[in-house]
Amino acid sequence: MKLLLWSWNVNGLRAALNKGFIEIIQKEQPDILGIQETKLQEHQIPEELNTLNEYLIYWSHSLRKGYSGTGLFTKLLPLSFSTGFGNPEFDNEGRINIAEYTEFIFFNIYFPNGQKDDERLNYKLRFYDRCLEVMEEKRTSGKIILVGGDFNTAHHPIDLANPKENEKTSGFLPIERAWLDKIAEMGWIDTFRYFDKSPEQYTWWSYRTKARPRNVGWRLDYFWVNKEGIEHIKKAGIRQDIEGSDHCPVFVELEI
DNA sequence: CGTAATACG
Repeated sequence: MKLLLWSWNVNGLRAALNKGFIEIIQKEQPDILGIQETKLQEHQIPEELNTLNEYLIYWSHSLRKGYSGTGLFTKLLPLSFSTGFGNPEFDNEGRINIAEYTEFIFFNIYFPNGQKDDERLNYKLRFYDRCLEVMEEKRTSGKIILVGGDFNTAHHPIDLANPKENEKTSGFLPIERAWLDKIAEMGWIDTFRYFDKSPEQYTWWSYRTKARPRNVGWRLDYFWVNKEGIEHIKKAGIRQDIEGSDHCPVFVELEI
């Protein structure tokens, strides 16, 4: 069975719905879709989503209004669904969906942005470390572990348009990049780079500078998989043709 | 500049 998994930071689901979200999902038909930055509270879940009646939908909302939030749309019934790492400080911002299936476990994560101040950068780094612990715990199950989402860090100079200028910007700091180095060393694989070594493959473009038409972007959105699972990944890619957010969707095809 | 509520990305 071949499954199509998507990750997409929608930058406000209600805004994305006004930009064709439903039509895109109906056309592309991912089997499992993780979204980030829903910016919803429980009572704000849009009714139009009922038209996507082939999906079960799970949510994790932030305690803070209009902020963060993640959602999982799935055609397959998961064995379990969780919204946290087991730590209130990481679980209260609606950043975590973990869905376990028979053959694999899917993490849909909206990693923190570290640009506001040092406290948030520190939070991002601690969130990274705790996430890796949970990834490694789940790895002991022997299942394929897929970690998708907005990681908020470009790994290598090839992963952003202006690496030199951004060496001191959160999102491309050495200490943030070092965590991606670490997971790679521990046997986790960036599925997109595994298949595609080409430059200019970005997933986010700033609205402020109208960066997208000029492709001045960053690759912040990923699917990582444990090396034991890579043989099941038949394809990985980026859908730069799809609009509706300042991020574009990324995907993998999983054969199980 | 954009989203959703006055801050954050």
